[in-house]
Amino acid sequence: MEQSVSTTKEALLFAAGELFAEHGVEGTSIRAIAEKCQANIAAVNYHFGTKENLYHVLIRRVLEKTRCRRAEALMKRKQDWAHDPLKCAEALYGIVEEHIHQYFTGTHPRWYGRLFMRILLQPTPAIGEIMSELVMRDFDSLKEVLRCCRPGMSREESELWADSLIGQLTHYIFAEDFLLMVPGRRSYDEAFQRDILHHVSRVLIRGLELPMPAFLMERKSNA
Amino acid sequence: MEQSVSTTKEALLFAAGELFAEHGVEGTSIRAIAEKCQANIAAVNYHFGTKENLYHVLIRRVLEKTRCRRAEALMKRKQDWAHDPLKCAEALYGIVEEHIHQYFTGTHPRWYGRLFMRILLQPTPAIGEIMSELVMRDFDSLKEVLRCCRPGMSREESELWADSLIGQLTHYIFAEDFLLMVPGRRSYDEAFQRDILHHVSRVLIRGLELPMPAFLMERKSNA
DNA sequence: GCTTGATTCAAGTGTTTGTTTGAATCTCGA
DNA sequence: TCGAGATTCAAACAAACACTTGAATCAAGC
Repeated sequence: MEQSVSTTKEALLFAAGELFAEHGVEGTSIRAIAEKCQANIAAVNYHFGTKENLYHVLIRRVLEKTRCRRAEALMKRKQDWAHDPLKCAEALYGIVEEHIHQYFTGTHPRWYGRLFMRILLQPTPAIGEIMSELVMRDFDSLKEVLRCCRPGMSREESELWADSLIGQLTHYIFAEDFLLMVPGRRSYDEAFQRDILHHVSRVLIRGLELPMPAFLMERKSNA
Repeated sequence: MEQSVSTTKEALLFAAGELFAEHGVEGTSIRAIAEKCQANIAAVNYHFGTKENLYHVLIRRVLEKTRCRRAEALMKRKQDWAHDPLKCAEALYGIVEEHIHQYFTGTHPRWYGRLFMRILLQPTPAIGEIMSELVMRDFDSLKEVLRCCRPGMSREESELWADSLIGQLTHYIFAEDFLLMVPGRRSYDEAFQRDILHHVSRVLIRGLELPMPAFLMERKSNA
């Protein structure tokens, strides 16, 4: 965390991240950013030139820090698990676990996920280049892992499976504010995060017709 | 379509919808809205009072027009299918089909889905009331249908399954711009929409351990 | 203690924002 | 043909916007 370079610069990035995630780039003024971290209004232009450039610096950092490398790591020791359906299922569980870890269980500030959703919703061409460099590689690795889980799977099928995994998880991030205003919905506590992890893993494992690991077996008469 | 009341009013709503969906409310000026439909700038304030009110009128209309009533309809003739696992599977397929129909295959303008995603991402308290009135009822019906598919399912489990269904589908809407800039991704044509429909249905049916309807059986050696 | 470069600050730039205003125009029944 | 209500229009409003400026302040090496 090389913060010693300039503490205001880091403070601006953090404050901007929180505000961009909550209200969007257009909905956030540089005055609001500066006030949030008790900096001068001119500090934004001094450190980043323009508001847009601040945004680009910010999302590059967020995308670098939130890469999901589990799938890539798995592909490097493919021979250890790819032949064994049960280990494939466990590999899937590990990937889902890592994604949930990134955005829910405190590895990163809570607003990282929401900012990531905003980038997905409205990726400018400039952002597109950063994405292709960082995010798409992780996505390709994920598709490779999924192809190992079901030999003979086509490229198009693996994309559908990757979409299923990502879609089920991102849903909780980008619709969080809506879901939490539904009466009776569970809060995003540890128990809920664990239930999401188990549920999504089971959906994928059963969908890919893999054997269910023992620790994911459902206990009967739980209600 | 009582458009004869005021054609400019309708034109403003449509133009605003397209722009809000693309650039967000904060990222859209009333000048841009007026220019898009060749209306005067003051027309927005004449017909809607404020920009925020225009937004509220718009989202109320969008949410009213895009309700997914299939689940509610299914629950009204529950005795016709709920006892038969195969018919449960077909009911699920019908619900997924309706959702895809709403946002992909031309029932509504293309920007409806994207605007819906923006509402989910950032629901103001005022919007929350509209949501609870319209959207949450559909969501409750969906959960009821899912509970029928697996007798003994708890309320919490049915919520997880509903999230899985919604999450997999909304993913294609809110991440559309990103997904389409991934090299080699399929465009959102009819073939892709059908593949999404079949894939998501299969994932849910296998996940809920229901029998697979004949028309969803996968043909081997398709690659 | 002085110099130099980096950083902060208050005040200002011009532009764009949402909104208002009052006159002009349109619509249509009497 | 007239008049009244609905709608449109160009012009203007203050406030907020991103960004700039030049002086003040700071930290550190000599």
